[in-house]
Amino acid sequence: MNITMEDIARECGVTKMTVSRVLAGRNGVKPATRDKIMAVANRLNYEVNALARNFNSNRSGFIGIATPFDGLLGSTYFEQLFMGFRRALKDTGLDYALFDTNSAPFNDGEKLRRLYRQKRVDGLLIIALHTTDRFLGTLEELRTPMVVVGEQPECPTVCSVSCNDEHGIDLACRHLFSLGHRRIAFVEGPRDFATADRRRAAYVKFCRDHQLENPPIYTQPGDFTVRSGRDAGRALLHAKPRPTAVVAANDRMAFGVIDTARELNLSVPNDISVAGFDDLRSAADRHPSLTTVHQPVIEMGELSARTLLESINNNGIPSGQTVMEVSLAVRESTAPPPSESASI
Amino acid sequence: MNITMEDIARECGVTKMTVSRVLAGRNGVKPATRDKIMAVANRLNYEVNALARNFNSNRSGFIGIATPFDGLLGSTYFEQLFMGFRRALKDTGLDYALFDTNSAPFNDGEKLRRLYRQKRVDGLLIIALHTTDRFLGTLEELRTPMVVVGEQPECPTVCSVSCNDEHGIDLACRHLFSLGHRRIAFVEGPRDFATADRRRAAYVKFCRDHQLENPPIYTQPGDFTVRSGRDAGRALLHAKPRPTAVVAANDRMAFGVIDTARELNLSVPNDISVAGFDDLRSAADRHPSLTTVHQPVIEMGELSARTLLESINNNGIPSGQTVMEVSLAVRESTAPPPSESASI
DNA sequence: TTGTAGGCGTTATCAG
DNA sequence: CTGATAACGCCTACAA
Repeated sequence: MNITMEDIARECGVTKMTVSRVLAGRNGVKPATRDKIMAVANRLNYEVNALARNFNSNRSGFIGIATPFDGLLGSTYFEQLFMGFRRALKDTGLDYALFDTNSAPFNDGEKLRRLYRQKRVDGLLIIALHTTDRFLGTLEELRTPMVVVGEQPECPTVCSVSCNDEHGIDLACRHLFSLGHRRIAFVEGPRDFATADRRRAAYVKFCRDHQLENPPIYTQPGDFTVRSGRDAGRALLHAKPRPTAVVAANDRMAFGVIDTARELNLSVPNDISVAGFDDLRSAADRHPSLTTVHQPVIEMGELSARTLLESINNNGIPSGQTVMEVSLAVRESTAPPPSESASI
Repeated sequence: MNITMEDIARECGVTKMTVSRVLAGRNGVKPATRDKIMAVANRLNYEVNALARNFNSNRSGFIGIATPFDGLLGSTYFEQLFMGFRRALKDTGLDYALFDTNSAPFNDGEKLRRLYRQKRVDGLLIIALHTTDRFLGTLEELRTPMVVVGEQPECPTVCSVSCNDEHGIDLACRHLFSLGHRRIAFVEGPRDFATADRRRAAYVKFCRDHQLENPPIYTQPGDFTVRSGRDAGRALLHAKPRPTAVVAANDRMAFGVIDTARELNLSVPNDISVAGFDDLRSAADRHPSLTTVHQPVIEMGELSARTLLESINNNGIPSGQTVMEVSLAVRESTAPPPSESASI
């Protein structure tokens, strides 16, 4: 039913070995033989059997991408990481296999270990943002070609590419401080994201270093959604004294804060400045455009995939933890505080 | 280096055949033998070689998901479709392989044909929204287990699951009409999306059926981005007479129109009503929340994956074109037109 | 209950 | 330049 090299060989009066040589693009075959084989292969509509080829080469030809499906799959962050992966992996013939780190078998590290040991994938890119992902603790023992993206595992032997969250928040706070803001509030990310933890810690540190004695209400909980940003915004804009600036741990929550300000007829940035983190596409598109911390997400994706690829090609295990630098995109949503606020 | 069944067999003093039986979970093996084999397998940390198993079973264990990476990956639409896929495919042991329909080999249909013929995937879910995707024309000839999602190919033998765009726009227009609106404008989607074409056609038909003689400026081009919605909004809100309602071919453009209204200090919905299409998560979260057409995206995903799965299990080719119904989520962004407008 | 034989489609090795 | 042979790891079919 399926055309094999054997079929072509019979038709051409050679052995399948010669056919293999031709179809694998090696030289050392007489041009006439090669042409004949190619012609027959085309005529019979031959396609290699990837299963047989993989079995033989002991490679699956798939790069596994492990990520929490709920929440990340539809995010700009994921799309951009993937863009980076593609840059690194195009022309390699490798395809992408997707795995959900939220599914049960992942949390005890089983699935991850098996994916590679069963030869289901040739390497793994792990998009891990939760500190609570138990499987991160199990990565160390697996001698598996893999790179953790977006998070820096505690074990230094696990290869990772992440970005400097602390510095990003620091940049945003400094920017507001230098504009004259002293009452700077913060909207936190969810408790179980390491990234969110670091952003909050950086805000706390900034306040301490600059002797900003903010009331506790200036730190509002959030969960990275627009809705939680709106809730936080409502609390902050009714606080006395009202903060003159808000830093949100991500852009979506910053959007929520801006929405709330609008509802209360407060102008952003004239009455209150708002800064975010992530630099989503919509951050530049909105009105007012959002001052926000830009992560080099595409570059992170590219670097991690390239690192993985090299280690696969060398039959080795990647190593090294890279922390990429972030930058501040200053836009319309931040300005000096309203003058009367200085007197409050 | 890698533990095989042979290793376990030697250790247990049986043949690899018996080991195979045990590890494949079949019965007909003496409990004592089974226990011993299991014990040794665990001790040696055995994992099946998926490549060998796949080669033997002639199945890759992957479901291919073909989609344009740029634009769809990272969209709520994609995330929700995937949620549906998972519902249908969980507990099947099948994994997901991702392929970019925007990459060169796709456009002549080559890649798609090969993916299956090379046994790289066991079936294909094709997320196709562009009419210009040339490969859609080639689907017919491939006797391949695949389902097209989100689009209805012209060839009726190609299995597909899509939704009723026309009815959605009709619902939105009727809703506005029944509120008293007569000057209803429209923001189009990109020219090469079949979905966008159908939505525009439905608007045109509605206007004709209800004798709404709108000036050409009431139909504004767009490309499904917030930015294009803003541009369209600017044109519409300066039009004389100004429309009292705007239907956008998707939510993101509706958001853009609302942004523009805000800039011009027009109230939504008091001065102008706005409706969208897609029911993104943020449609319900924003202020004002957006009246929009809800597509059952998760259900579309689930149905398409279930259909594919069945045909794979039966070694058959799926067939049938399903068009799912949409509904209108009425929210805050639509209201009766301002009273003075009736007199203009 | 267990073993033997053979095949799946490709590629590596070595001989001619 | 081409062929013969074997190997990859698992599974099916049949035999004992």
